[in-house]
Amino acid sequence: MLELAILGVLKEQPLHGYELKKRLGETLGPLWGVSYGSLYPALRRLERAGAIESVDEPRAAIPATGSLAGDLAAARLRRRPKPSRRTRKAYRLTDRGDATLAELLLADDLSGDDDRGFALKLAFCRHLEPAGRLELLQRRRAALADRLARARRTAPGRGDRYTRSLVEHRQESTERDLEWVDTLIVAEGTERDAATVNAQPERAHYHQEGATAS
Amino acid sequence: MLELAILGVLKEQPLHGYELKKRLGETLGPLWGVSYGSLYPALRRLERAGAIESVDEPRAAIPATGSLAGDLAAARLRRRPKPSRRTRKAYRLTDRGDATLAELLLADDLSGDDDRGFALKLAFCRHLEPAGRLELLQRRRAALADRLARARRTAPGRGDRYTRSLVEHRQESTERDLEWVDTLIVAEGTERDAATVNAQPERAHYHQEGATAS
DNA sequence: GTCATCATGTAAGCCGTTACATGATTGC
DNA sequence: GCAATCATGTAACGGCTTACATGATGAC
Repeated sequence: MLELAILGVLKEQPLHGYELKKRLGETLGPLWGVSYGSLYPALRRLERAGAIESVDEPRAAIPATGSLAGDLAAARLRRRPKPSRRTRKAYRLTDRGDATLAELLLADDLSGDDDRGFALKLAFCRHLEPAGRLELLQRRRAALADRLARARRTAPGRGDRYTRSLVEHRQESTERDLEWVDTLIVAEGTERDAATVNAQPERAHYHQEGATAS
Repeated sequence: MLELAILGVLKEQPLHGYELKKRLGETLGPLWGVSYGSLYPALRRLERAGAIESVDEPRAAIPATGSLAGDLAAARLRRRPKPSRRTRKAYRLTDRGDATLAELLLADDLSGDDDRGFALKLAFCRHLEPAGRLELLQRRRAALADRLARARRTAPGRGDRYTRSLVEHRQESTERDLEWVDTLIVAEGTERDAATVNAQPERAHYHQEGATAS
C-alpha cells in the first residue's frame, strides 16, 4: 500500500522523501499519516527494484509540465546559489515503476475488501486506463454488495442495544457506500460515452455497441 | 485491542480458545477476523498477567446464567462420558481481568480516533457504568466533530474528479457518524432518566425496554 | 482405520510504528 | 554562532497474519 501511494505521487512529479511525506499527508489527508521510518526504506526498496531512480540534478529532470505545484517545486530546487546539496535525493518514476503502478492499481488485493485500500486506489486511479478503472469500481461494488448481503442475512435481533445499533449503522453505511460507487460507475460510463462521441462526432447516434469484452 | 475483545467476550462466560475465536467472529462480524496465531499467545499473556485463569472443570464454573449460548456450551462440555480431555482449556475472567476490561474500555487510546477501536469498545461498553459509557461516546463525538471541522476547512476543489468525490463522500460519512453518535448519546440520557424513574416503581407503565440488564 | 472436525500451539514474516541519531541549510 | 527547519536514515518494537506442526475425539 505504501509503495502504491509513493508511486502514485511520484507519477506526477519527482520529489524527495521529505516533501513526498508532506504531499502524501495532503492528498491522503487524515486517512493515512506515513512515517519516515517506513517511507525511506520503501524508497530504497523501490529504487533497488528499479521502479524509481534518484535524480541528482532535478532542474534538468523537470520539464515544466504545466503543473503548478510541479513548477513550484522545480523552482524551489533550482534557486540555490551553491551547487552543493549532496543530501536530498529526489526520486523519479521509471518506466518500470509506471508499469508497477498500473499493476498495483489493478491487483486483486486490497481493492474490494479493504476500505482504505480502495480509497487509496481511487485516489490514484486516474493513472489507469478507463477499462481498468471500471474494473476497480466494479470489484469494489461486488465486495460491498456481498458485505451487504451478509449483513442482511444475519438475524437482526442479536446482541445488546449498542451492538444492534452498531450493526444497523454499519449496514446503512455500506448501503451508502454502494450507492456512491454506483454513481461513480455511472459517471465512468457517461465519461466513456462522451469520449466516444468526441472521437466520432458524425456517428454519435450509433452508440449501442457494447465494448464489454473484459 | 485483541485483549479488550477477549476480555469482553469472556466477561459473559468462560470459553476455550477455539470457541472464543468463533464467538469473536460472530459478535465482531466481518469487522475483525482474529487468527489463532494471535489468539493463543494473547490468552497466555492475559493468564500470566492474572486477568484470566484456566478452569479445568468447566462444568463447575458455569452456573447456568440463563444465557442460551452459555448453557449450550456448558452442556457440550458436560456431555462427555470419559473424564479425559486434557487438552482444551477454558478460561474465565478474574476480578483483576474485570478491572482490566473496564480500564481498557476507558483508555484514551483508540476510542475517538480509530474507527475500529471505537466499534470494538461500543460492542462491549455494556460492561461499563453509565458515566464511563457517556464519556466514551462523547470522546468519539469530539473526535468526529474535529475530523469534520478539518475536512470542511480544506479547500473543496482540490484533486481530480475521483479524489474530490472520495473526500466529499468521506465527509458525508463522517457527518452521518456524528449524527449517529448523537442519537446514542441522547439515548444514553433518556436511559438514565428511565432508570431514575424505575427507581420509583409506581411509574412502571413507562417501561420501554425489555430486560436490558444482563 | 481413517477422515472430518475440534483444539492448541509455534515460527516466520509483513507492514507499519515510535524513538533515536545525524547532518545540512537558512535566517537572524 | 545558534536555533529552527529541512532532510535522511537506523533500531527496536508492536500487533497481527499465514503457514505449519501436532494431537485428540467422534462418526462411520
